[in-house]
Amino acid sequence: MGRSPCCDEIGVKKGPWTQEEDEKLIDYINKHGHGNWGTLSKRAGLNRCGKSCRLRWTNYLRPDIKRGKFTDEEERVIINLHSVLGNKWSKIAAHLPGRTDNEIKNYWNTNIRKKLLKMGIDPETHKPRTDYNHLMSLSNLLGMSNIGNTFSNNPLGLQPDITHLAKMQLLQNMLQIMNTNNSFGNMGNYPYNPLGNINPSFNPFNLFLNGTNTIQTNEPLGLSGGEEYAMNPSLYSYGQSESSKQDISKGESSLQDLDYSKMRSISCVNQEENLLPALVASSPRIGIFNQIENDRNKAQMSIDHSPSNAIFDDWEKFLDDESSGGSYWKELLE
DNA sequence: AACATCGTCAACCGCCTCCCG
DNA sequence: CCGGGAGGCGGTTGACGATGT
Repeated sequence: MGRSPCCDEIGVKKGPWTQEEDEKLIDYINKHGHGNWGTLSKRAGLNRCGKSCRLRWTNYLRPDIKRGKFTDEEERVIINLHSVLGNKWSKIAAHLPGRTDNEIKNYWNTNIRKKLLKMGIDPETHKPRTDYNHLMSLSNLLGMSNIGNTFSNNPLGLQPDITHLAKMQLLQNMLQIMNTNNSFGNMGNYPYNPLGNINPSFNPFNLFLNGTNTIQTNEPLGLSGGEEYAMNPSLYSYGQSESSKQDISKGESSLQDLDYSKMRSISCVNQEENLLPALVASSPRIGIFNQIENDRNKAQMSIDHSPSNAIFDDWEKFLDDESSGGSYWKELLE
């Protein structure tokens, strides 16, 4: 039994299209429209199955196809729509004029997916990857072992390596942030708001937290929900009015409970409110911590030029540094 | 220069949904 | 209501160029 393939006719051509075939297809559709793809193939003098013709037309030959690299804006829209819709490539493509579902799917799989993985985000769920969860145990480890004393009690009487100490300080700060930044909804865990604008309180370390994501839904939403929110700039601004916030909350969107106004400076506040004992003097900041802080500032300064890449690259750069040979964190985690 | 590996993307496969008789 | 055909969609493959060794 089984279902017979649609293109099992003997002699039906498969594989890459030739220029001649393309011209025949374009010529026929320009004159007659596509109508029934099955009959089109024969009428246009193409020895191809209808599906193949349709695919070739919709994914490549259509005159309104936009070719070339995806822009930062397009990339942000894809990520945000994907967080709402999942792998509904055709729905996502509907919001990106000139882009095909196939192209978006390919771009996701070859670019965005890897970027998110690199950031420790599961690209399927937009939640933190579970294999990072063990990082949380470090919090306890730090508290129990009092690493600062370990250094000062060095039996060899050596001065603790200053870079090492700085890294430990960084780790401690990470953990502080992780322990305190989960009170404002998880958009603080995400580099972009649904519009694709930089979320000012995005902190990658939040990604190690509880893993919930208010954007994530089990069911794909209609345009009245996350999609509308994601696509309509008038519904979003960091300094939005109370009335506009109300408008948003009236919708049935899973995004309705987000209050971005709370997110703006919470990282800084929490870091100051809930400090663990410092492992090294907090001022002046030194070593890698200072470098990362500087990098982050640079990234912030460059937001005007390339908002998405600034944040992505900043975080990626950090992870790259640490994942290349002799990773400090890798050693620590192992 | 030769070979291996990686990245990209067009195209195919097969399942699902919709529509029509 | 049911069955079959066509179109739509998402997952996957494989060719090919780029890059690394």
